Amino acid sequence: MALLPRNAKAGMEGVDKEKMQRIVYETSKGSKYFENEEKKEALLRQKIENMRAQRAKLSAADLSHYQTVADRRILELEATRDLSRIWLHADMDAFYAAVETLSNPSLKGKPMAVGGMSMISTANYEARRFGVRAAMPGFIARKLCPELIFVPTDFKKYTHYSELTRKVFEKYDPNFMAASLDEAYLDITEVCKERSMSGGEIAEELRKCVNEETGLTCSAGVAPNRLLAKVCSDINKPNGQFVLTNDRMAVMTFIFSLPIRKIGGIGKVTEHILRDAFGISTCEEMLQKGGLLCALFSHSTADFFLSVGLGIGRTDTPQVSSRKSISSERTFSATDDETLLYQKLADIAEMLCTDMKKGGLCGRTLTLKLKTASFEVRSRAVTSEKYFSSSEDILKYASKLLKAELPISLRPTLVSFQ
DNA sequence: GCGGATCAC
DNA sequence: TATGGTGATCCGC
Ligand SMILES: Nc1ccn([C@H]2C[C@H](O)[C@@H](COP(=O)(O)OP(=O)(O)OP(=O)(O)O)O2)c(=O)n1
Ligand SMILES: [Mg+2]
Repeated sequence: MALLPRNAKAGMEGVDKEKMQRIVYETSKGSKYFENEEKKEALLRQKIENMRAQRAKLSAADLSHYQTVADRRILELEATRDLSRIWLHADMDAFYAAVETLSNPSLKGKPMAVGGMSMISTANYEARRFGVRAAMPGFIARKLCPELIFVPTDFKKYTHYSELTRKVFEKYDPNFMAASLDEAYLDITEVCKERSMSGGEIAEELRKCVNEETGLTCSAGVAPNRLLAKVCSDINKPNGQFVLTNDRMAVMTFIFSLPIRKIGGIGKVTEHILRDAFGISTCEEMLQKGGLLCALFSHSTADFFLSVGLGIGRTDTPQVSSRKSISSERTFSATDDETLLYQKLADIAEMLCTDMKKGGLCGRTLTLKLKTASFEVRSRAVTSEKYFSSSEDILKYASKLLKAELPISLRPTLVSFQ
């Protein structure tokens, strides 16, 4: 029993990954979307070339100087290491898909995705075996998995179940930080102490409780800080957990072999840059090449990279801050009909205004976001003296911005606010 | 303050 | 036929 693969991401034996890749490629190739992606990739390669050139320009004296800077910074960061707190990151498994399966149990065991032919939000683990992923267009997913079942998104349902999970989280940390509908960070230091339980024991109990209250499963990571807890929750997904003890050696051993892409905040582009311009693929290499990072990146970025190499992350509980912007955007099929464009703009302005009313919000910087027929994204902003919120005012400013861009063939528009 | 990019979910 | 929506942050002007 215990020998069955628990991790569907790892449990991919007997799956032809190359064939999957080929299907995705063949289906995308030649599309406007794909052409834009290729253009972005070319730009990225150029950016990497520039960084390599800058790197090559560093003199021996520069290198030794920045090595000193990095060494000093590493010591300073090390001095801030806090191993006194226990953080838990909880992450629901295939969240939207799991909720949909609860309301329709006949979906159980069948490959299923939430979304439509244009885009899917997530897929259950059965579908993931076929290579179906979040943020993949449905028509490609169907080529990977012809029997894939599509279920439309229903945010109300997900919000409801999210609230149920949060009632459980609250019991373990009244100040827990919700990271999204399906993720939360909990400082379980106090509850561990009060109940004389280990982080792992609390995680087992919390996951059981979430399951009893919702019928859903989740995974958990327990670690001395949030950055590490997040990495840990992914390790034994789905329906599993992983504990990293509050011990410096344990942290260093864990982080050193870790691919940098596993770290929150390091995405596809950063991974590519660090690998191709600096030969950095693991967190240990972040430290080893600290001098280069200090020479070529800003203070704050270099600091972030170095703390990743040390496995240092936030352990405080920040104040819940109010939102900084609100936005509404829609994608529609490309058109150069100006009347139609203004009509769409008016609709979006109306939606934005409705949302702002709900929150009693006003803004003074309005940003119009445009996506051209070739998937290029542009934004144009204005800031007014006064704060405003009426759909008329929003439309007035947005129309002015749109007018300056005409004539243009647009897929979509957005309006956002600060 | 603006515009482009990146990232997460 | 068809490649999302929302919010945040950073960099280099
Ligand atoms: N690009 C994305 C990624 C995710 N989501 C939504 C659907 C997911 O169900 C939910 C949670 O995201 P996760 O990354 O946690 O993914 P899942 O919970 O679906 O799967 P798992 O956490 O088991 O990997 O957010 C989305 O709309 N668009
Ligand atoms: Mg999840």
